[in-house]
Amino acid sequence: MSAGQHAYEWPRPAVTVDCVVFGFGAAGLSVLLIQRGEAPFEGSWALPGGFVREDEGLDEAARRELGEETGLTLSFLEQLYSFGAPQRDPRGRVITVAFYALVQELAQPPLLATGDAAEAQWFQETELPSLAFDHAEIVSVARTRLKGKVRWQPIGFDLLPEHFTLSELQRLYEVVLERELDKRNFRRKVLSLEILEETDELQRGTGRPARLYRFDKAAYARAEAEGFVFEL
Amino acid sequence: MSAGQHAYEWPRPAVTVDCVVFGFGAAGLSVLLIQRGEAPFEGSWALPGGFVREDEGLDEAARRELGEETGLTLSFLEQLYSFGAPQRDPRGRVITVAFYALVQELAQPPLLATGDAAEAQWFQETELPSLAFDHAEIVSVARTRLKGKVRWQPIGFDLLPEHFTLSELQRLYEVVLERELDKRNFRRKVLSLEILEETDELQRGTGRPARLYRFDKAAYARAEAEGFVFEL
DNA sequence: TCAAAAGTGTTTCGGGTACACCCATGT
DNA sequence: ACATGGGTGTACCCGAAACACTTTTGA
Repeated sequence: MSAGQHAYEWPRPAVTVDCVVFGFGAAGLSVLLIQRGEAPFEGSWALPGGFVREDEGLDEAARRELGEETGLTLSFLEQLYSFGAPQRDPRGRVITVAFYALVQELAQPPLLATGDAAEAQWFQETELPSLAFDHAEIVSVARTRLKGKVRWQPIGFDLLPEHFTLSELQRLYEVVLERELDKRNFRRKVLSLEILEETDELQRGTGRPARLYRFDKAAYARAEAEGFVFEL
Repeated sequence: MSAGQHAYEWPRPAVTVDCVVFGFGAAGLSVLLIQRGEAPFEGSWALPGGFVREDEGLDEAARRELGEETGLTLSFLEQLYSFGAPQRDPRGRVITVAFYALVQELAQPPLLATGDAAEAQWFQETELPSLAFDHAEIVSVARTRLKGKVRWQPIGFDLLPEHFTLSELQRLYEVVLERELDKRNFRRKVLSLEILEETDELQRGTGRPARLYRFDKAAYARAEAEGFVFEL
């Protein structure tokens, strides 16, 4: 059962939420970190997060803390795993429910709010500093989950701007999956899913302009309801 | 971060672990439930579980509670998801970290130990009673996870006895995946993985005797290390 | 000899993969 | 004109799926 009769006689660990926020840009995949303003690990980089309040659900707490510390708008948030090794926090028993989240524009400069966060900053996944607590492990679990999930659910679009080129989408998948993909096969496969809508806009840069596409959420929802599985 | 400087000023929810234990037998897939001996939900069926102690990890707590309440030997245990809706427990804020587990022999009669459990009993998944708290939802999440995971990891063997026939294995997959499988294709596929060892034993019953096989854990570990993916 | 479950091959089809050249633009 | 990235079609191969009869035992 969930609780005995004398619930209040039991030792009560503190419960926090921590969040691994991924962003994607020219430099590849990035993770948002905040610099701790207080002991322990003062000055160290850590995941944004904080205590769960008495009257809020876990997802709710994750969103609130993230909003307070960074002001970011999330396009995806999912519970990841709970970490509760007895000594993971030097101050005492702290169990954390970890989440991972995706943002569409890594551009938006993160704001600061609570006293806990001295600064917030994006780090490329290949250049992460050493992290407080067991946060390095949490990031690693999140990265693995993202890699596993991106092939079965259309969450890759939550890392791209509203309009994107097929080349951008392909590069995203190459970075997340850590392998190269064939251009022609990738495009054929993606378009055959019929969940992208072609816009009439072009993106200009060096070389031939590229067509911009949009993820058609409604078409995806319809297809999914009919038993369609994403898979890429 | 995981905790602020004034950790002990924060409200502290109680933290429990709850466990969905699956067994497989002639009647199909079953779940182990215990009957609550105390309020709230006294007399109701619920998942085995209990409070996390100050000095133990989450997995450890799940194993301990399960051992205390049922005496079962688990062949597989994995963290499932954490449930923390503010009102999920009428006594106050209780966050539970749910696990799911598999046992090889559904035969072993579960023992009882703690005062919380008045009785323990296997229920077929198709005939579950209504459950205390949000445990019905937890079971549902566990069932979905099992269905999803059994195709990519060789956890099906954790639901079968040490030695089993290919027909038993097939029926297990049919039950878990909720669809029929072709006998010849299934056998070919399973044997082609080269992770089963043929024993020299036969299982007699009505009809032609069936060859018994064993899951070759070492062969699987070797293959996995070389990048082999299970998939069935 | 009958009932019941075990065991066994071949063909077809679709999707995955490999692969090279032309196109549209900016400089 | 050249450099840069965008865009396109075909052939092959392998694994998935469909499908029916023989074998071995107990009753």
